[in-house]
Amino acid sequence: MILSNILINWYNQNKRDLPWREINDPYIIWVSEIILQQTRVNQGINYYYRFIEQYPDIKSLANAPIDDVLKLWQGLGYYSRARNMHHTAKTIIHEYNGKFPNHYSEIIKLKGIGEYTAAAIASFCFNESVPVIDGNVYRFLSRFFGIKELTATASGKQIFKNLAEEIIDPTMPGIHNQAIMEFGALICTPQNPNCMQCPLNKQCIALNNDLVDELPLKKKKIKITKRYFHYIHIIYKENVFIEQRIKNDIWQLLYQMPLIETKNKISTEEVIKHPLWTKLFENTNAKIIHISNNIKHQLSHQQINAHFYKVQIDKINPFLKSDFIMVTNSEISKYGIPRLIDKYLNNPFH
DNA sequence: CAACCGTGGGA
DNA sequence: TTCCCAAGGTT
Repeated sequence: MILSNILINWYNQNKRDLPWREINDPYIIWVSEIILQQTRVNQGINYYYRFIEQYPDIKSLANAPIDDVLKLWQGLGYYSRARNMHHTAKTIIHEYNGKFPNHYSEIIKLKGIGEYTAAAIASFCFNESVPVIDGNVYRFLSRFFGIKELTATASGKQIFKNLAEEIIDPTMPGIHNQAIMEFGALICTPQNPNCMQCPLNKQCIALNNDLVDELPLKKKKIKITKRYFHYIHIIYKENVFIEQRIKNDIWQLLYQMPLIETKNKISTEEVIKHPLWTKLFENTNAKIIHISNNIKHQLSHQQINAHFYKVQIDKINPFLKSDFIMVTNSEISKYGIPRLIDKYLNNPFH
């Protein structure tokens, strides 16, 4: 039997029952694909339900304030996905007459949609014969065909793309693409792949040459930089003070409490001598109520070491008033905040 | 094109 | 604890 038929047969018998299956509305597929980028199904599925409920179509998303979209995305990570979706929803309304483009060559022009997502939408929704090549496909192809090439380099990518184009079934590209990805997710997994149950184990080059654990070839891990955050949790009656992160940095457009960041670890005394601390608390009769332990927050490429300084004040000064947003303790739940701060606010023990 | 951009779960 | 990494895209 042809490779694609084996994968599709396996898929028809073993696929997970997921809410975006059997749907060919490009908006729905788009939302699900963006949510699932670098994200496991279990982690993203509730975000998917909430997103579709709050924004059931392109127009509702395009008309929403970006702050609301980011609030919905809070905790899911990679927030550029939400910013780009919002941007692209507006693009589709204004430049595509509200209609999702229906060819790969047009879909890929949209912000936040790269080769993988464009191929997924084009093949799932419009049955265009373009191969999806995601982490699952790289893994399966490299093992099954014994490809010892890096997936990150241009030459390596081309090799995998050629293979993916060779094995796709042009009469049913959508099913083929979903089948090969599901196969990688359930059988040809990164660790401890289920080779015993694999319908292709006789022909798998990696398995027959004891290379399953070596493939796919992966590049060296990136260096993790350490950052030291000192958040100032200012209590004024029933209010706290927040600001939006506008710099080109992590958590862009999310909200946070006033922050003193240092390159190296510093003591409480040094924090209190910091110019920002002085400006924040001038003429406020400030009292430090509590200083949290160090809270480590691991990102993909950074390690945040955070302390939270809870400070009560009796008066507001002009700097606080002009540079920060005063919100009540209940209003803060309307703002999208990083997981780190969310955990702090919801954990009385820190 | 290498670096950047989150989070949580499992080994 | 530490490491890996999951349906990637942008710059």
